[in-house]
Amino acid sequence: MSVRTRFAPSPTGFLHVGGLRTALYNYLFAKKHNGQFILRIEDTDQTRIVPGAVENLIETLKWAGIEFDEGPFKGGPFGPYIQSQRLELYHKHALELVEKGYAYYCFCSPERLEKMRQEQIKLGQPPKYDGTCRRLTSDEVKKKLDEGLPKTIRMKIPEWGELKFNDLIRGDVTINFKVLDDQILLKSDGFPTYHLAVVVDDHYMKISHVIRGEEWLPSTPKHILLYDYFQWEKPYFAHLPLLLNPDRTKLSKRQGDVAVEDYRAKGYLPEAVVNFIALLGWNPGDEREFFTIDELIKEFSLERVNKSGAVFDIKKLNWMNAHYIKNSDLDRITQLAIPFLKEKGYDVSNFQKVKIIVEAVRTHLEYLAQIVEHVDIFYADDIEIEDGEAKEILKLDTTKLVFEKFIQKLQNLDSEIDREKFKVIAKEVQNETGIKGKNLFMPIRIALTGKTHGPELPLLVEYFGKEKLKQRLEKFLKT
RNA sequence: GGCGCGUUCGUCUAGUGGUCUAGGACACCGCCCUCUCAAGGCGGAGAUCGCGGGUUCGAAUCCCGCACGCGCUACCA
Repeated sequence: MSVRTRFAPSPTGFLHVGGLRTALYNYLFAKKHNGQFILRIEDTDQTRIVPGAVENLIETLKWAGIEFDEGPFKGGPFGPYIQSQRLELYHKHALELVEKGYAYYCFCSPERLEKMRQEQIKLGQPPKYDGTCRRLTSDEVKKKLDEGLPKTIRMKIPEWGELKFNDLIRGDVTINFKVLDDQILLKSDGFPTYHLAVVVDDHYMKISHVIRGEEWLPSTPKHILLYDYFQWEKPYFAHLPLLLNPDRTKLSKRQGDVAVEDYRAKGYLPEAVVNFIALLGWNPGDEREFFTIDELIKEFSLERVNKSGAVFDIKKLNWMNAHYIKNSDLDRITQLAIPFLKEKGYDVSNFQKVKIIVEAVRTHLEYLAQIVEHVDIFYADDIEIEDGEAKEILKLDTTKLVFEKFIQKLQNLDSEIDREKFKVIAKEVQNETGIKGKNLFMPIRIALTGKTHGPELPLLVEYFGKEKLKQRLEKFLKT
């Protein structure tokens, strides 16, 4: 059997990190088994649709490196991949169930249903449809149909017995029919509910493995029943544990960012987000932690997915993102950092110069947006000497000597200075003056930045260049 | 309320009856490196494996009960 998985979000907003993980696991599993990964849009709730959400979803998946084989705009053999464009299919199948006696028309108004539910809750009973329309005679149904009353189609749940199914992650799960409601399959607006649409689509799109969030576990028996009613072959099911807030409730806004694009906007790298999220609920079985998406494909297996929810720990994401910022190609990181500098009004016209800045400060960054907190020393026209140690060091006799020697060396230098030349000069000054270590370097640092700490000195010197360095040293020699 | 699922350091996790006096990672602390701050290297602290009963020579690992958490219980997905 060929493996086909799908990610089936509702276009109700932005891609949630939990959704990204679901998409990722589906993608990894499909690719691991040389199968296809399908994107399907579940827009059956017309009241919740957000314009532009589909494009946004696709763009964000692309950013994360998750490419789908079939889906909206891209097409494929089993399209369309947007549920609102498949209404006829759902109608046909809902009607088929009615004809076979597995479903029935329901004419109950939402108001009556809501009132009934409230009363049941008040009485401490489980809220459940009372079966009024299930007991309608065919004549009564025909009459109401002819009257053109608003109607839905509900599936019949057996009145007794239980359903056992196997979940690839959780093992055997048993649910008693008694607790299942006669689920509405087709709403009065003609749209299907999730339960009908998901089964019909997964069947026709030949989905082999349904990998989705744990919140769907309790309704899986309804889906299985539907497969049986249609006499369709069932897919395998795998229900993923939830992603949680630090307080262990279901991951939500308000306790931090949950939209993938928020992370993207802050300068988190896609490979870091993917790597981090892959490890939330799955592990390779050994102690490796860094994986490219191709390595994840190679290593992934549903057997190694955990059963319990995982807290989304931003600190660990930060650490992982910092790792990728430090170790990725410098040109690329510079390119990605430029928009953040630009936004703050910093001059980024000289790529080589910006690159030195990024190289100098990248070890301090958890995410790229933080870069602006570290670059003022590179752009300041006038430097101000910090109070305390910095001023003390400038008063030292050795400092004067170091400055004089350095200026002399710089004057003799017939080319621009770079980090290597700086090291050579520093060594020469050390040999000629006997001044070394802190007394040698700290004065230069202070003259250049006004501060006692900051990025590596050779990089600072290379950034500022010979003339600027000379100027600043001379300035402090005079005072 | 009912049903389902879950429960190993603060967090992510390893662990499938004896090698567990429970391993790794983040965060935290210390040391080293170093002109500084980071990064990096090394080390430390941190979990009586939710609780209570069993089974067994032996249980984090198997069974039962309880507690707690979460999810579902919509003409939302």
